Amino acid sequence: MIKPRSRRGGGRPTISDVARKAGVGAITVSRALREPERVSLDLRRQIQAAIDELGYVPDPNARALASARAEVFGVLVPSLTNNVFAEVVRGIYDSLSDSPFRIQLGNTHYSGLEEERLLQLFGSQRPAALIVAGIDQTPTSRKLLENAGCPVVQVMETGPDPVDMMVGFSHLDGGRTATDHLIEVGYRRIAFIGARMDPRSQRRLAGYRAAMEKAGLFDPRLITTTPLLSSVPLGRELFRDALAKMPTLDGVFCNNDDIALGVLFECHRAAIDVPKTIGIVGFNDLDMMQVAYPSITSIRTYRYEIGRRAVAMALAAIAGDRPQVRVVDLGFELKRRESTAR
Amino acid sequence: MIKPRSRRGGGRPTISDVARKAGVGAITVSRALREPERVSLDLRRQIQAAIDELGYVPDPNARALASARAEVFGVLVPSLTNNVFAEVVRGIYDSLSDSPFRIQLGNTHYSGLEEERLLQLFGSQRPAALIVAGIDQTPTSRKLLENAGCPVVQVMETGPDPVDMMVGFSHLDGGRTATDHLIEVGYRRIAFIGARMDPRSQRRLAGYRAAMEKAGLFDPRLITTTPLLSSVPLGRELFRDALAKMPTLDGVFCNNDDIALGVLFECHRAAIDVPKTIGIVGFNDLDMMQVAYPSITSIRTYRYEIGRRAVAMALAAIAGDRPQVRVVDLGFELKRRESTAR
DNA sequence: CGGGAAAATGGTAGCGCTACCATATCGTTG
DNA sequence: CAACGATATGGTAGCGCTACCATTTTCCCG
Repeated sequence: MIKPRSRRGGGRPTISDVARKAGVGAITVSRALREPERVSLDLRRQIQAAIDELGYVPDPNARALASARAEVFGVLVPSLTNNVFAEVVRGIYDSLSDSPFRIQLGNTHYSGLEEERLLQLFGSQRPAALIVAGIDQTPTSRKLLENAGCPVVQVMETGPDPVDMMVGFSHLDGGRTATDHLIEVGYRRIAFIGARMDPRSQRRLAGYRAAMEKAGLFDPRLITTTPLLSSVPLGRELFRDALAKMPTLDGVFCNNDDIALGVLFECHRAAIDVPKTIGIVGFNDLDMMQVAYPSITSIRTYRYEIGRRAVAMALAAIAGDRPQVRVVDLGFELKRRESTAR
Repeated sequence: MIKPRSRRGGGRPTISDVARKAGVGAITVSRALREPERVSLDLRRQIQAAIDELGYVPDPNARALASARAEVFGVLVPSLTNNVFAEVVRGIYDSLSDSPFRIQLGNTHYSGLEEERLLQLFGSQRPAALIVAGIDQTPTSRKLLENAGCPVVQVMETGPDPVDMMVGFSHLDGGRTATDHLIEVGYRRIAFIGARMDPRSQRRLAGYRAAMEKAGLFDPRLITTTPLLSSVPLGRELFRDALAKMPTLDGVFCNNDDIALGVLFECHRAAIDVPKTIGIVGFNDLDMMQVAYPSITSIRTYRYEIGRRAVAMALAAIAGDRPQVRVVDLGFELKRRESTAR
C-alpha cells in the first residue's frame, strides 16, 4: 500500500480541499480564481464560501511552477538608502499593491557584477517583468535582460537603444540646465562637486562641462569628485577640498542634494554668504531643499512618477498591448530658490 | 502515445538535463547542490562541469514546492522612504547577500490591515523566516506570525512577550534620555514635536512626558503632533504651530531628525538663536545631524545593526540553534552637540 | 577475509497547481 | 427537432524539484 507523503506543508488547505468542500473539480476552483468570468456565478459563490471557510491561500510556488510564469516583478536598484531610488521603489510598490504581483527587490551596490548575479537569480524565477535602474548594463547583463522573456523597463535615464522600454530623463541636460542657470545669474567660477560617480553622475558632469565650455568658463581644477558613497558629511568635506584647491570659486553645482546640503552647512560654518559670495545648486530636489535656509536651487526630478510609469508600461506589455512609445522622457524642472538668487 | 507537454519554460535546462549530461541520477545533482559533502568529489566535479556548460540555474519555485520551504525571508516595514527603515532593510540585505535566501519586502504604510494582508500573502510562500517592524501587531497579525511555522524577528523595538525573537531598543527610554538631557542643560519650557505618531513615536512621547513630569515641567500645551507623514518641511510647520501656541518655549525634542532639521531651518529663518534661545534634540542621529550648523544633538540608534542582528538570529534559528536570549536590546546613545550646548 | 556498518548513489512518488483536451449542457436555428 | 456552436465543467498529466527509502559500493575490524 502506498503511504501518501504526509502533508509536508503543515496541513494548509490546498486547492483540492476547496474543490471537495465546494463539490466541484479542482480545475474549476483554479479557474474561478484566475478567470472568474468563465465560471458560473453560482459555482463562484460556492467556491468563494469554501475558500473563506477554509482560509485557503493559493501557493504561489506551485502556481509559478505549473504556469511557467511567476507573478513577480524583479526590481534592481544600486542602493536602498539613497532617497532617490527609495522613491522610485515606492512608486513601484504603490502601483503594484493592488495587483497580484509580488516584488523581488535587489540591491546591486552599484556593481555590474552584482547586477549580473542578481539578474541570473531573478531570471531563474521567470518573473513577469523586470525593472532595472540605469542604462549602462554590462554586455552580460544586457544579454540576460534580452533573454529574460518578459517585459523589461530601464529606469532613471533615457538613452538610445533600449533593451525594451525606458522611463527617465536626461541627466546630461539636467547638468547643463543647472550650470546654465548659475552662469546666467552671474556666477563665473563654478565648481562641480560629486560623490559616487556612477554613469548618471558622469553625465551630469558632462552637462556641466558642456555648459562651462560653451561659456568659456571651463577649468578642470573646478571639478572635485570621489567614488565614495554620497552623504551630507561628505558634501561638506568635498566642498572644503574644492575651496582649498580653488579659493576664488563663486558657485557650486552639486551632484545631488545631499552634497548640496553639506555645502550649505559648511558655508554657514565658515560664514560664507549664500547666495552672495557663493551660489549653490543641487540635484533631485528633495523636499528639504525648499525649506533649507537659504532655500536651495535644485533640479526637480520625478522619481516616484518614474516608478509608477515603469510599472504601467510593464503591465501594459504583459497585458499584450505593448506601448507604442518605448522610451518615455519625464523631464525635470529647475527650481530657482534663494541659494542662487543674486 | 503520450505527447509530453512541450517545454513551457522556454527550454531552460533542468536538473535532469544536467544529470544526463553528467551521467548521474537527478537526485545526485540535487544533492551535489544542497549537501555537497554527501557526494564524492569526482561526481561533484563532473556535475559542476555539466552545470557550467548548460548554464543551469535551479528553479526556486520547483524547489520551494518540493521541499515545502522557500528560501525567502519575508520583511515587513511601514515605509520604504523613511531613512530609518531603509537602513534596517539595508542591514538585512547585506547580511543575506551571500546566502541562498531571497528577500520579499513588503510596505505596510503603517497600516495594520495592510500588514495582515501582506502577512497572509507572505505566509503562503512558506518563508524561511519573517522579520517585521514593530511590536504592536494586531491580534490577527500576531496569530499569523505565531502560525507562520518559521522563525520570526520583531525589530526596531524591544518589549515583553515577543512572538519569537526581538531586536531593538526602548523608545521610551530614548525619549526620556533626550528630554532629561534638555532639562539637565537648563531648558525648561521644552516642546515635543512629532509627526506620524506611530507606536514608537507614542512611546518616545511617553518618555518625554515622564521626564517632564518628574521635573515638574509638564504642560500638555507643549505637545504638538500630527498624523501626517514626517518630513523636513512638516517639521518647520509644526515648529511654527508650537511657537504660536507657546511663544515662550525654549527647547524642542523632536520625534525624529527630519523634524529637527525643519525646526533648525525655521530658527535660522526667524533668526532664533540655537542653542541660546532654543535647544533642539532630534532622534535617530542621521549622519547629517553632525554636520548641520549648528550640529544637532540626537539619539543615536543602530538601525543597520538591527537589520544585521535580526538576520543573524533568524539564521541561527533556521540552523537549529535558537539563541538563548530571544530579546536583544541594542540600546541607543545620546550624542551631545551644539544645538543643546548651553 | 567475511561480515557489518557507513558512505555513495539511485528510483519513485509526490509537492500544489495549471495547460491541454475531453465531455456535458445549453440555447439557437433552418 | 436534429444539428451545431457556444458555454461550462471536469480529468489527466506534468511543471522541476526533493523527501523518503532502497540499493550498491566502500571501508573497517576482528
